[in-house]
Amino acid sequence: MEQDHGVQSRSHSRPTAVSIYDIARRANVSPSTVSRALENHPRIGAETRKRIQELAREMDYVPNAVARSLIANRTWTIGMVLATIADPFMGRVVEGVEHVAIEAGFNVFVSTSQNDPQREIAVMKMLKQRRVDGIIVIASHLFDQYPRLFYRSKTPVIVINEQKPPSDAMHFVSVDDIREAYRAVEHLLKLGHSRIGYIGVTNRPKSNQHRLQGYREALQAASIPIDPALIIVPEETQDHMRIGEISLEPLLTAGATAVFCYNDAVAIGLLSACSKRGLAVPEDLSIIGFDDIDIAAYTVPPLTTVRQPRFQLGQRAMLMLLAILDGQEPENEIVPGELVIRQTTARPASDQARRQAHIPLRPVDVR
Amino acid sequence: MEQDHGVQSRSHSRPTAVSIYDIARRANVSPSTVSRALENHPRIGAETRKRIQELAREMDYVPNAVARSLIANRTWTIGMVLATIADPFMGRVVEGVEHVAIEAGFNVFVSTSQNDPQREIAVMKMLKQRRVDGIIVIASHLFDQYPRLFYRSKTPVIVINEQKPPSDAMHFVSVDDIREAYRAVEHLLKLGHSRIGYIGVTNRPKSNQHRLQGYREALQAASIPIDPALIIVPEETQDHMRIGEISLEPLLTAGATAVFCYNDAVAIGLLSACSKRGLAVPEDLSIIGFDDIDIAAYTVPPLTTVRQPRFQLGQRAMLMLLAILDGQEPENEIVPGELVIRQTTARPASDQARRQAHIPLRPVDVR
DNA sequence: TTGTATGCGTTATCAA
DNA sequence: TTGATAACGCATACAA
Repeated sequence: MEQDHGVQSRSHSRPTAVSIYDIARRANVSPSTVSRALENHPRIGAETRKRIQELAREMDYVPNAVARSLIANRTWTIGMVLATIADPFMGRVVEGVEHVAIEAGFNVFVSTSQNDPQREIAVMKMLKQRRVDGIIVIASHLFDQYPRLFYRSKTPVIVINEQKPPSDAMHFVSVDDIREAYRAVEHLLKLGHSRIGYIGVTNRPKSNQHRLQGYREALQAASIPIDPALIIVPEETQDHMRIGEISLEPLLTAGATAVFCYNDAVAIGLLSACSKRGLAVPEDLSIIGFDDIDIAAYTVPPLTTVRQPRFQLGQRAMLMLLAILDGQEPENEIVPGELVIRQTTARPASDQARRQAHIPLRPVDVR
Repeated sequence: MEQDHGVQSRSHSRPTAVSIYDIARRANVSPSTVSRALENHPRIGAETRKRIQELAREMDYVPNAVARSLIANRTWTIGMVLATIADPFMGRVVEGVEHVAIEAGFNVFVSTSQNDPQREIAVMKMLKQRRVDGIIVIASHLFDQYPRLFYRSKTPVIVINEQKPPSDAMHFVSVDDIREAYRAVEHLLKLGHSRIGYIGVTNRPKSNQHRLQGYREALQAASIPIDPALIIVPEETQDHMRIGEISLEPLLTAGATAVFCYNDAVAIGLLSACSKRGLAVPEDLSIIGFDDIDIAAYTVPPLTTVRQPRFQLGQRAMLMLLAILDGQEPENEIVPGELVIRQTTARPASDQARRQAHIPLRPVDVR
């Protein structure tokens, strides 16, 4: 039977690759023999196996994963859905996923929603059509609707950095935003700050809520009242660095001596604004970020922040997915963050003056 | 015919989704009728079409792209191969590719080589098995071997930021590294610098060579001899920011008053080192980067750099690929960069002193 | 040990 | 307008 298929899509038909039929014809054996020879099936003659394997190499045979997927009802493919990938936090998470995936013979579709729900729906639809074996989601906007979207397909979904998935059928691996935020603010409290600001973002509603909550709980534990003037969540832009930049003035007006930023990008914007205004960090203002992106160690001055194990988050998510595909029922995971103290945080100036005058610090109760 | 397939892979078999057979049975029509109804084929009754489309929605039918790919000999899938994706430059390029891809109904496999040739080979092999319709490559290490690897498969390959692909069969879209580097150094020359350093990297050999060449040409055009002591390419680390950091001392020793950095990451590392050493930028040292990553506008001080249109590079690459798949023969593209002058470059200190003393500047011929 | 037949889900061709 | 059939490339149950 010649390969002269009549299929001719409207554009040019792509060249057909070598198949086991081609090899079978050249070797004067049946296709099934070739199939067995190539995958080291036990029921095959040692000589024929060797002969066919060499022939396959000569003919530059590459097995067709599409055909295999059709039979196996699996694609060895997963989809990642993210808001953006230009974010340095995301990139590293993707690498973690991809690293484990390749080892296991999986490839990863990476798709961004660009914060556009319509686009995310389109992406999800495509992934379903492609029959991906699983999906990993970060920072989704219509994530609450996933149970409905996946009600029938039963495609496993792993969510990164969401602590309350909308359905038991969804698994997660996450940093505990509330707890880590608490620790960040606690660090500022221990340094003696009491006028502590928070800069948040609107395009990551869930984690922003959690980090804000951690901020609140830490202040409450220290018996410091929450001052709404110290909580800035600008709505006019999505750009995190810009958000940090424009938040400086209102924070100064509110009398902040330290600021907990939603993430490092916000902190970098704030740092930049301080420099332009002639404010010294940490002398005039202490700043703490979140994520510990690579650049955080190289800002001026180097940024104090809460490290998220980004690569590991991706790794764990993919491992969890593999476990599910293997029929196991993995536990959800909370991976610990780490406070990385660099040089953007210090005792407040008033406090430093007091110390130099040998006035004892009023103890702050941080529980 | 029941869906009771005997296929049972060693792990649990995944649930089988609704097929056109299932719909056909429920609608008492043939599968081909269903197929036609769902894709709005002309030869179909208006009522049956509507009836079947509604039924399909009810039954939550999702067309199987795997089966389609098998028959069409196309996958509507492309592969991207990059050294890393955590690099903020890469992330934006990927977004550009992915943006165009989704619009055209394509999905994108993103794979990283992590600078490991073995891994890159494994990745390429997987992409070939999956029958991707095309491949986009950035910063590959075994890229010179692509013609051999793709000799038979004829899979189109688009290369980003390589100006001399090893084969006519490969297309490229690129920034002109030599020219843009020339302009960066020219900017420093015009400011009056003559002791200009270069900091390069080893894990991007090609573009590093080109940017270095642009540096050399600019100096030569200004009749300034090349001083090897001013060219630093550290080999002990792959980390670009760290490279910038450790290059400061040798450059000062060599008497540099300005530095052209391989990219913004290197510049950020250098900026950090200057700050730690108490050097003022740009007063004591002028610094210029390459890429214009998002953070460049928020460094302290904001970084002068050469912008690469990152998103556009990705867009153009994917559009070029679509053109090829459509049977066209697109031209290779050189996209222009843009000098973005911020605040890390200024006249050299000695020159500033001279100006304050009203001593006229010796004109520098930068052609 | 090897060959034959069948099915995976879809589309295209040809017949009714 | 609709139905039957073949084909895409591979893997497997069964027959030889």
